[in-house]
Amino acid sequence: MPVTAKRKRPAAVRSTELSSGSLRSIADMAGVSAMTVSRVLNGHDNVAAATRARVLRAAGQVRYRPNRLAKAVLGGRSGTVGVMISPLKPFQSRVVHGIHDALVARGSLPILHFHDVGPEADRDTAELGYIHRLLDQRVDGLVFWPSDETVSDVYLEEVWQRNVPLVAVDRHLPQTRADFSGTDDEAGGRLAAEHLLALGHRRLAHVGGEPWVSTYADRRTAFERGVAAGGGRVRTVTCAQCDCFETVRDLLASRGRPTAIFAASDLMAPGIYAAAQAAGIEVGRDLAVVGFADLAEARSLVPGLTTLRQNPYEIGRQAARLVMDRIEGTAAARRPQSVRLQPELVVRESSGKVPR
Amino acid sequence: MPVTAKRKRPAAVRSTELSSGSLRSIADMAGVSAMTVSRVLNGHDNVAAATRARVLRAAGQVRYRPNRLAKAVLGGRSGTVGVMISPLKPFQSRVVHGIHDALVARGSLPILHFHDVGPEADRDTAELGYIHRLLDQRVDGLVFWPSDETVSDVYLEEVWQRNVPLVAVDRHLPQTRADFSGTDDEAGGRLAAEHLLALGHRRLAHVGGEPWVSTYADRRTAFERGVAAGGGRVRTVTCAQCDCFETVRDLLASRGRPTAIFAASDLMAPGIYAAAQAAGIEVGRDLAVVGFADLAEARSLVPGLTTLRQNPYEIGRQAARLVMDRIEGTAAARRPQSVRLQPELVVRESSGKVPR
DNA sequence: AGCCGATATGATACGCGTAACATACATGAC
DNA sequence: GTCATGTATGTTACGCGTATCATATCGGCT
Repeated sequence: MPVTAKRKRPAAVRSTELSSGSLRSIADMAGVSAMTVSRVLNGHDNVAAATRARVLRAAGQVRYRPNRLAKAVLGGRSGTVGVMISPLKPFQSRVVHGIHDALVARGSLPILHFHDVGPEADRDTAELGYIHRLLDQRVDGLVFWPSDETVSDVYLEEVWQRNVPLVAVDRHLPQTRADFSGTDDEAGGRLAAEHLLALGHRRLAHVGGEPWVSTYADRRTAFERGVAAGGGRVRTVTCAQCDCFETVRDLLASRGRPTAIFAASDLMAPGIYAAAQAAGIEVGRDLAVVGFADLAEARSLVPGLTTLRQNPYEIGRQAARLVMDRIEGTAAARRPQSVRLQPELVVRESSGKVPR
Repeated sequence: MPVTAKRKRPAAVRSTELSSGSLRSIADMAGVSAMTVSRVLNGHDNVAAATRARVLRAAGQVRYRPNRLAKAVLGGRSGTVGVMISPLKPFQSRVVHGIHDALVARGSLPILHFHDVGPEADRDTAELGYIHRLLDQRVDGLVFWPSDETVSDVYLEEVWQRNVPLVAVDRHLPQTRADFSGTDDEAGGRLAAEHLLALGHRRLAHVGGEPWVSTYADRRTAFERGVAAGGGRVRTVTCAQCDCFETVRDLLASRGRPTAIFAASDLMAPGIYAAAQAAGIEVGRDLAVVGFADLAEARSLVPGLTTLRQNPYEIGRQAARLVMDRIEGTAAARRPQSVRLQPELVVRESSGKVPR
């Protein structure tokens, strides 16, 4: 029966000596079993010193590297976290940077997936597909920046089913089990209101973003409330991010026009500046403008834009912390956690006293 | 012997019915073997239509999703590509965007790893560690933006040993087996020379970056050659990216000062503008300035900066294409491939005729 | 000498999906 | 009927690292 003798050949034939750097090859080299090698490399203490030394020497010689995939198949962690986010504008980039650093610090790596690859048409289906793709990769967790269209969490069902922890970044997911990391948008709206009221403004306006995006909704609500509480009045208009020239032009042409505008995003500031200029109104003197985010894209505006500074890097870091806490099972509570980072009011020249 | 009957129990106990969504569970459901399920789901044609239907129904019911890790352990592809790059400035972000899109289009996903996480001290060791980390994840390939310190490719040894294809982005790796995707920097240097010569300049200067970075070296060499060929003269100084104010101030204070400066990067332009202003020299009239990259960071300079526009998205896309060609074995040649994208001269107000 | 317990190591099975081979059954040619 | 061919399916083994249990060896105690 020479059959049995053939058992180990194939592997040995394929790679004569370095033999793919598996545990088994080290075991053969050191004259021990694979199990013992595993024990040594994982620092278990029930191995004789002499054996340990032999194994370590062998492992060094073949430059052994563990196979995280194999570990993960056994039910362990894959060492990856899926990050779904929109293509990287500077703000998102810093968030990703924060996510990355916090993940790496805890032994994990981000698998990146943007959520607008294809045409708009089948956005939802596509996004579901991307989540599937990440789950197929057996990511240990997900960090998810909800896109504008992500209203419900029906297509996160599979995520819950598999018990893959998920953290929403920057925007809330409605009625969800997900953790959250982002700016305290309500505090931001409140700060904007207080700032403008303190400058003496009473006729205010808010240029809001898409109302179904939680960030914009929160900023708006808190701002309106804050102004009302301080005895002012707000007129709110909404428009798509960068495209508010006409809306603001109309606003500024109306009777009893506002003396101050709080915009849901810095990205609207250029449009507001342009509309003001077109109407012969000088920003900072005749009209106060406050933005949100302190984006690099708006740094070069003249006059300098008063805004609420966010900390995207920290948002990312906290998101990764939350997801890793869940993955490692060290999460404080079972209930969804929220990290809300305080925005900082940065006063520049765009917000002056009420004109008199 | 009731022992045999116990074989399948443990799995069944843990997850009563949905049973982890493995191939086996579908097999049980459809009353076939796991192999048959595998065949159906991979579209092999040697399965009876009725069986196929049964299997597909069962797979749909448990919402089956394949396990890419298991596939990869068997020696298949893991479906991931490691991307090592420095933290995302706008330029790098667009590169990553391109990489991502091209990878996704071909069924792979990027695992992101930045290369400056820790302190400078043990940069090399750290970077080697990061490569290990990506290899542990069994990435099918690597896309690598060489950092400033990455001079030799000794620590890519393990990459070659494992036959993991590697593409260098933006910068060349010296004496390497890697593919390359980036801008044709020599063409850029040449274009800058031709442009300035055509404007009548003969006393030129080059503000170069670190000479060991291939991009900077290539731009410099080609520029110097181009100027010499056109009968001009170049004085070259080098300095760290954003920090060239003093160097340029000295340059502009020297006898026979240049009438035109070609900078290795747009990021130097602010320093050059400032130095010119400090010396009472007006950029665009008394001094022509040409940058490189057409970075967003330099878009707001006044006067507008003449520069060589790069296409970071396409650089990324091509890098991913190269690595996927290798992974799929469809690479045209065994020898290293290079993609050199042509930069485009964008003329703005910073480069005027030679002053007379 | 006999036995307990600790220590060190090996053997086996697992989980996953799949390649390679084995088997079952049907069909056709003669 | 018999054999060759084909089609549909099952079995086994693989690759990896590890959990679990089994075994071997040794020291100490009575």
